[in-house]
Amino acid sequence: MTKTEDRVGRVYDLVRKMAENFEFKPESQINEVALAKSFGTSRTPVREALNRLVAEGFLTFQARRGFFCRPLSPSQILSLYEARIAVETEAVRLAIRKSSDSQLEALLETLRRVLTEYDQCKDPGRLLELDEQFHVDIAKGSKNQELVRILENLNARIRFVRLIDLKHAYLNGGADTASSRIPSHSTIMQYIANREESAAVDTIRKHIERRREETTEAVAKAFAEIYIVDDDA
Amino acid sequence: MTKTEDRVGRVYDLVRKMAENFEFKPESQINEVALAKSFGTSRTPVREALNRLVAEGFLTFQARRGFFCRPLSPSQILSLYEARIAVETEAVRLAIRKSSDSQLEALLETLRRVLTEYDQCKDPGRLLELDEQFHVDIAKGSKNQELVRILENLNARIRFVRLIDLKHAYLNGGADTASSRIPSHSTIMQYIANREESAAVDTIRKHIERRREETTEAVAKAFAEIYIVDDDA
DNA sequence: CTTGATTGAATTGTCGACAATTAATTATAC
DNA sequence: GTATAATTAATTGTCGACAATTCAATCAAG
Repeated sequence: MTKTEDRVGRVYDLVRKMAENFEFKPESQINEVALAKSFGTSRTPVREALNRLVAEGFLTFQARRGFFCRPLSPSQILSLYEARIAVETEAVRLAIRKSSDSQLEALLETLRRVLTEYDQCKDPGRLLELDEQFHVDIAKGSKNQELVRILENLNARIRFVRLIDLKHAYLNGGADTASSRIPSHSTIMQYIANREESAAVDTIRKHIERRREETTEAVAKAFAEIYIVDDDA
Repeated sequence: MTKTEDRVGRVYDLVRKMAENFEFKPESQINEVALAKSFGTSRTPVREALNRLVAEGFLTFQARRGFFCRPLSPSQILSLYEARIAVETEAVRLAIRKSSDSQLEALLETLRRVLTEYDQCKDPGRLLELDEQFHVDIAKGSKNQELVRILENLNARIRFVRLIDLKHAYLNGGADTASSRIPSHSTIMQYIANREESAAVDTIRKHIERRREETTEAVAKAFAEIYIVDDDA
């Protein structure tokens, strides 16, 4: 009966996705028994998964009170964007510095492929995935697993807000499509190809900063989305 | 009997300290029952703590195999140093940019106090604490909790190697004391005071890079320390 | 002597139970 | 009617137990 399979892993994936998408409302308490029941497991694997997610910044924990969803605030999201800048600027620098010519060409080829699909993509969800992949691929070029790890965590925690933002942009302006919104992807690639470190760094910085500036508005939209069904507020 | 107190917290602190100090040998498996017994608890709180530590990068986990101590390798430590550079250079930039004059002065006063004790400190352990505090205080100046959080995690994971390194430096060269080893602390402060962003960034980068260069040797020393008692290798 | 199978011991994964605590509800006083 | 106290319900924290699996040791065959 107890099949000693990896329930924690399954539960972790599910809860993480829920936390990413704010299916738990910001600051709200998470009910362990309800979660466990919904997964058809006991509380033990659920709690283990929740502990991991606390350490990853998706949830918070108060002793004897329980687990809570992370808050959603512009300043919090802003911090994540700033951290992305920290990680990605250094990552691109290292990628340029550490890569051989052939490695750099391989990286650029990977980026080109991502960008090809990106440019003709209309689905906001897929668009976001591709954008993340572009940036993570560059980070992998740094040959620094730690930077990649941090970046992936930051991405997951920003994801929800970015997706809402992208959906709105997609609905409002048809002209405001992928390639027009982010012309700097190819610019970044150009600088990488020429090994122009500081230019690449600056471009990435500005690239992310541009997104950061929409944050406050995007967070407001995100709140609207989260509380869309409730009308008794 | 079950006093519903925060055992996980206690256990977490203890296990984390053990993991920091490589009291578990690199790559070795961690025995849950033995740990639990040594703490006088059941396995439940132990496993919850272990899960947190996996997410924080102190341990690894393989399904149906268990928890393992993180590996100790020069390249791993190097990655952590590089990540520190990423975080700290951006942090100091933000600190300068975001702080009012009075906030900047308050930060400098804090740094001065840390440096005062630092300069006359002879204990390697305390010395390391103070150095970390210096850097974390600057990071706090960025008003970005995320950067601080990341930095503190990186620090904890580098700590063991740095401490070994410091102890050796302390034993070998008396002339090679604190202030002579790191003249750039005050330089960094000077640039912060003058709001010279790029100069401050460069100095911090070089400051950390210098440490990074000792890494390979320091890791070798760390290994020697870890396996010092065992003679059956 | 090495290789491979078989058995036995040690370890992990999950569960259900229960005490302790916190939160919610009702009752009571003013 | 509001505020405070007492009671009840819901939730968390930890435990011991047990099945499933992995690991170690023993033994057999080549």
